[in-house]
Amino acid sequence: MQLDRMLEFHKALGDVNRLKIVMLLAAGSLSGGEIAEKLGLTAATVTHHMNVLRNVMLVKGVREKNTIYFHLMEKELHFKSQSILRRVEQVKRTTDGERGKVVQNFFDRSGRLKTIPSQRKKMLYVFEHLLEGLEIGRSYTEREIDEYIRQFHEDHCTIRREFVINHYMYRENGVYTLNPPELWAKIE
Amino acid sequence: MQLDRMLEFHKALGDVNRLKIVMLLAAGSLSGGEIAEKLGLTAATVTHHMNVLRNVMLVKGVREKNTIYFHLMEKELHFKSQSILRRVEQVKRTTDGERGKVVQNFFDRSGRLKTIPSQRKKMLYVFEHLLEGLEIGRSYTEREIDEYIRQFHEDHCTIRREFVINHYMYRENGVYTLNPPELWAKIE
DNA sequence: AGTCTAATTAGAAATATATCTAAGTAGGTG
DNA sequence: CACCTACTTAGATATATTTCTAATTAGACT
Repeated sequence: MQLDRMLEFHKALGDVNRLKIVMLLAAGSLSGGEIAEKLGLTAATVTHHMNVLRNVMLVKGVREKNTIYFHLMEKELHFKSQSILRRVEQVKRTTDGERGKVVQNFFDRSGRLKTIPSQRKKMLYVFEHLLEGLEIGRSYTEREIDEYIRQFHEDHCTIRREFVINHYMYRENGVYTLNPPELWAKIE
Repeated sequence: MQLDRMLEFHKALGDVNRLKIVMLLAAGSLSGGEIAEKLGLTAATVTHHMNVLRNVMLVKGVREKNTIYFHLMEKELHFKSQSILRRVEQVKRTTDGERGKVVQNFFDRSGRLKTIPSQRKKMLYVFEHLLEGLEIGRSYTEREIDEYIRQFHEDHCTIRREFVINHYMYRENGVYTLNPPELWAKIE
């Protein structure tokens, strides 16, 4: 997740009433009017907050007759609340000394991969660097993966195959999913 | 974690520069001056942001000669970023139908426990309700636990013992620690 | 179409936050 | 002690955000 999505997420939860709304919705869906009543706010204010929460995909409104029921999107909450941890881990990975050097050696100034390292450890460092532009847990078509890889190197076939071999992603009827770092090949 | 600590946490991360600071510190400790330089802010502004981050215990400053190096407190970040998830789970637990009824039946309007249920399932519901005022992962002395329980019921000995028996907490030379929900006794 | 309900939009007022400059402080060093 | 560096505090200003009222819209029902 890029920095400004993360920012919007934390801003969205950085308001008492929105935090309360999330908790209310965790107990079950509610209409705008009900939320307004429980929090002692006007409908307009609730609309404002729901817009903020909707923008970061934490809630979804479903119309039923005249009234709109808001649901908490738990999966999204789960994903986004951990984003900062994933990001911190990623920063740590890319800044520990040896790795940084390898990445510098194998990528040129425009960010393209010069050659695929033959030494396993270096190769994995390079792969993990490549992976950083993809989203963990998301699914991609083979086309998307190949296009993505080709930004960095011509030989997308080899690299895509190595991604799977080393458990960076897994493939199921033509769909590729980026695994969480726990499953990745261990370096060393 | 209570609502307003959670609020302060998300507010702290709800600012671009503070988010950037967290990422910079993930790559290694930096002094105030270095942070100011990297972000193009004045020292005063950095002090302001560091105060906010310190208040929610996300960073710690260590003085070395004349300069203060700031460190990211990763454990705290880890704990706090998941708080909202834990809270949502807790809300869900206390509002699923049967549990709610049991809690209503066994607690009076002022919130005290009328009797300890003899039926195991109901008893566990009641215990989990009691536990909600304590912090998961924190350590408490026996005195603290007893005082806490006595808010709800005279027989703190029985209840404290049952807390341990059912893996809600664990005891080690007189110190009690609240376990995470995964370890709790399974209901049903 | 007319009317009702529930939600939204626009815009104003109040509040909170980020940022700066300037002055101050704490600790280290000659 | 005088001076330097690095950080902090105080106070001003600019910017963002929350909240409201009043007007508007979208859809359901007669």
